[in-house]
Amino acid sequence: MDEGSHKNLSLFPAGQWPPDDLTPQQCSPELRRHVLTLVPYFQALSPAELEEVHAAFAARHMLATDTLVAAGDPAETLYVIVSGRVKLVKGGPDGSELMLDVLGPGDYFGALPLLGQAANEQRAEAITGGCVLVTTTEAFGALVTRFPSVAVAVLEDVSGRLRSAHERLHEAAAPVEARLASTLLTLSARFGVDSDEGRTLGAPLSQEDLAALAGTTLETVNRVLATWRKRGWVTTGRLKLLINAPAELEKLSGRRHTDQSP
Amino acid sequence: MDEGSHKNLSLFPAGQWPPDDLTPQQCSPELRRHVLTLVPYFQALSPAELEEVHAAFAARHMLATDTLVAAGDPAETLYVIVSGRVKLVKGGPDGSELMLDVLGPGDYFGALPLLGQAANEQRAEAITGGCVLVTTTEAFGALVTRFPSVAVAVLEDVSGRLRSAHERLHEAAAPVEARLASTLLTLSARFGVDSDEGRTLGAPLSQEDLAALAGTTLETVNRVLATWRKRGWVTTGRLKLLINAPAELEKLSGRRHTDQSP
DNA sequence: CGGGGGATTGACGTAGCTCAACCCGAGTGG
DNA sequence: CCACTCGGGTTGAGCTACGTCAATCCCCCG
Repeated sequence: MDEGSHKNLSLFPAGQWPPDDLTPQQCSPELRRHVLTLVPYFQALSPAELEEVHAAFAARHMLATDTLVAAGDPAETLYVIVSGRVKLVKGGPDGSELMLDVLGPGDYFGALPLLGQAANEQRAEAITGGCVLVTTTEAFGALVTRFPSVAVAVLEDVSGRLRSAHERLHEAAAPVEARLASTLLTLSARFGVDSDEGRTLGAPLSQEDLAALAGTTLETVNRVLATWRKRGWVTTGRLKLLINAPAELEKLSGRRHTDQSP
Repeated sequence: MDEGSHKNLSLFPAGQWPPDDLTPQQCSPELRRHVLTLVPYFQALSPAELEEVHAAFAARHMLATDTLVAAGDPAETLYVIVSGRVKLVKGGPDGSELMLDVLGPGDYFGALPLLGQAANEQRAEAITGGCVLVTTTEAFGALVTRFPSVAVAVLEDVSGRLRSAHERLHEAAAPVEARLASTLLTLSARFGVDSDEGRTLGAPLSQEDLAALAGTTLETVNRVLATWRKRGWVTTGRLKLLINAPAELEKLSGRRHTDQSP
């Protein structure tokens, strides 16, 4: 699963983030700087250095469903999200699509310049409108060699993603219910906001999206959600989902579903 | 799957490597140096610098089934394999075990010092006897900051592993036959040697091991192997397996098993 | 020669994928 | 303002790939 994927990035305790549903065009210089401050890559830099970093980035707006990076694109750019949600999708030759991750403000994606990969093999698509910062491989490469702390931060990040991938790999063997529970919990932990009725996922995902994330089919997702709904654990709506009983999902995500006592 | 996992590490085209079945104790200083030369991390260093690196490592012998790193061990050491095979296993709380990788000469494992993880969450166990080089987190950290090229190499490596993990993640949805085929092909590509009867896997793995690698059960592995054996695609034996028809497995690994013509 | 890890096979049950309707609410264009 | 449409959600029925349980056999090693 995704847990801890970029735990270091989840410096955005949901609520405390500016109007997330801000108009796509909202991307003031101040906000841009603020976001860069919070990106772990640049955490250790001085204000002056940060300014240098800031200069290397250009802002770009996006609308929901925009494809920011197409599979196979040359790996020339690095994106940092200022606002909005982006999904990373990996498509197989057989047409099957697996969603690797959902990203939010402060997360970055695109070819990591140092990673030596010539082309992106994942697709990045906007889930909501928003704003991203863009820079080129060369510019970012320059930053990295200039500031060693950045290199270390990048490494830590990638290794974190690796661990989370291993985690998910292991979890792939678990029953669907467990995987879906994990998926929901992870999403809500990273992006969700608490309301009086429950905790949201913090991203407008369809059940099909959830299926792609959990590695199953939308029908199965629906059925599972249906039973959970009946039990009052979740509330579902169009592109919306509320978690009412996190504890129950937690139980499911970890150990096999036993229903009755042992 | 594993493909390309450490493609950069597969600088050991199977045969050209010294007696792989050398006595565990074989770990001459020359061999140790040679191995370090080939480890991508240190590829860009001058002979003098390499000597420095060499000094930082200590040699250690291992026997089959030795546990080199136990899950939960503090992440204090980095290992580089000189000879022999090592498996990386990730165990779940529920007892299930997933094999993440099989490693050979030139591969390294253990806590990557820079990765900021406090403890190893994977177990490393020797599959065969052999020899490894060991160093501490601090010593390796020093090397890294001293030689930037090492940092970059580490990053490239980790990112390669990440990509391969994503690949496997995606493949997890494929039918068992495909996964097993991939597993065998990957192993044989990395370690296998060609004989007149076929290509070996290059590591003495039980069908249970293969199951852990492919994410299935040993019974299923056996059944699949049985049908392949009947078709003459593979030859199986105790802790041994020969691939006779790589092309057929290749087909299976990619696209759905159709049996009859379309 | 006995013991045990590994390999093999059969029987059986089921989670979850596939195919196939059908419903509903939100845009949208006339 | 209404009809149309389409993405998203919901449900049912059937089928099968695989996991599980359970024997049995075989070879290697002490």
